[in-house]
Amino acid sequence: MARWEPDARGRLEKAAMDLFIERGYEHTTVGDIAARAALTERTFFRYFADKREVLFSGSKDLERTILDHIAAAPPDQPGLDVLAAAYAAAGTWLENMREIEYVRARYALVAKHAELQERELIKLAGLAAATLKALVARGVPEPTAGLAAELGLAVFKLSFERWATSRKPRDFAGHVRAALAELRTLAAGAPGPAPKRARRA
Amino acid sequence: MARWEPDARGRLEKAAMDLFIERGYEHTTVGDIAARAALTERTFFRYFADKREVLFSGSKDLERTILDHIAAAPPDQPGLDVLAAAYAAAGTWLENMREIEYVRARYALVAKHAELQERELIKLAGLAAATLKALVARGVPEPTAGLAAELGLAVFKLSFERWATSRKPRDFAGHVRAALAELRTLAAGAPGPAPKRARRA
DNA sequence: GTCTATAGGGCGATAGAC
DNA sequence: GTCTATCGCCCTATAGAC
Repeated sequence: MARWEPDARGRLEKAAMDLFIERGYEHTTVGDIAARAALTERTFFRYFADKREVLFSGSKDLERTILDHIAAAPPDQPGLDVLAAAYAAAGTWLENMREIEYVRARYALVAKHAELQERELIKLAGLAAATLKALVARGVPEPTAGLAAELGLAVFKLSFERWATSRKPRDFAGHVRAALAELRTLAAGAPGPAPKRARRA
Repeated sequence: MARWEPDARGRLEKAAMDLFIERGYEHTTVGDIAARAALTERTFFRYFADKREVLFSGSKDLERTILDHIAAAPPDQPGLDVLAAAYAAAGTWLENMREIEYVRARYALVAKHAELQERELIKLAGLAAATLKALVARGVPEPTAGLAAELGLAVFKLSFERWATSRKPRDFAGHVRAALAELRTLAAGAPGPAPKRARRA
């Protein structure tokens, strides 16, 4: 018999989500979380740098999925298409998660708390930075790669938002394709205001 | 003679920057800042919601500048061009600041501390949200406006970074134009890897 | 203005597993 | 013995409540 129950990290994550849903993020203390996981506050901070971080362990896997797909893409595929394919794969990963309801609940939580949005945004910025490096590794020249990574981020954010807020989250890849198509239209010198045409070129 | 020295807010901001530079962000307490400004800790929190916020009062003005220019743009100008012009105006505002060195020091500070980057990112996200609304007010249809705002954000971020890290920050507008041109090239089905051509279409 | 809860860090003690 | 995960108790600064 083990001295400790296994998977302290997982228990902390589950306890945290449950409590955040039950009483709200700001009315849950780290001590509460630790207690429900039958651990101490100090142990919580051995696993997570701060209270927010307990909600973001999934972002590592998501990033890995995306980066692996970028690295494995056909060498002559255009940059934005590589990213779109990688995001589609990430979408499959999301849709295959055991508890899709967890994803929705987490999305709602983050949407409601500015401090959690901040954390989400810096994770996404980290993803963009890693994407930049992956593109450079493929031979995309530096200045272009930086912009491509940012454009990819815009497509991903928009796709994720539309996917997560639709009544039944599905077809992430479809959202990615649509966003990319819109991007191309816009960049091609799209109309300013109404369905009116832009003048000259 | 006034009962209090004037411009408590400005004094707090100056004291904060000075101390952050002198001893670093994390080795400066809110109490330190307040003391140097000859105020109390409590007063600091009346002006700033938290310690980070003392570095971000400029972002309000920047946002105003950009939004005003979007609203004043010619009604038939394409969306991305409207944004580029607005960013160029914001660049002028930046370059006209009395202490350009302040901008650089602040940039370095934010770059070094993740918690400050988080705040910066959420301010930029707020700018994107406001940009979206401004575009909708011009008659740009909803789904397009959301993407346009995100693309604009990518252009702005990249331009600001290049501008702030160049040896002498100048010609913000030039960086904006360059970034937008790269965006159009990329979106037009730019090459994936090397200077090789993309195949078909 | 004062008072207090909570976040979060430092360091050492403990008690298995090996 | 070493290594590692957990706990205990100390502390300070933030930030919000009263």
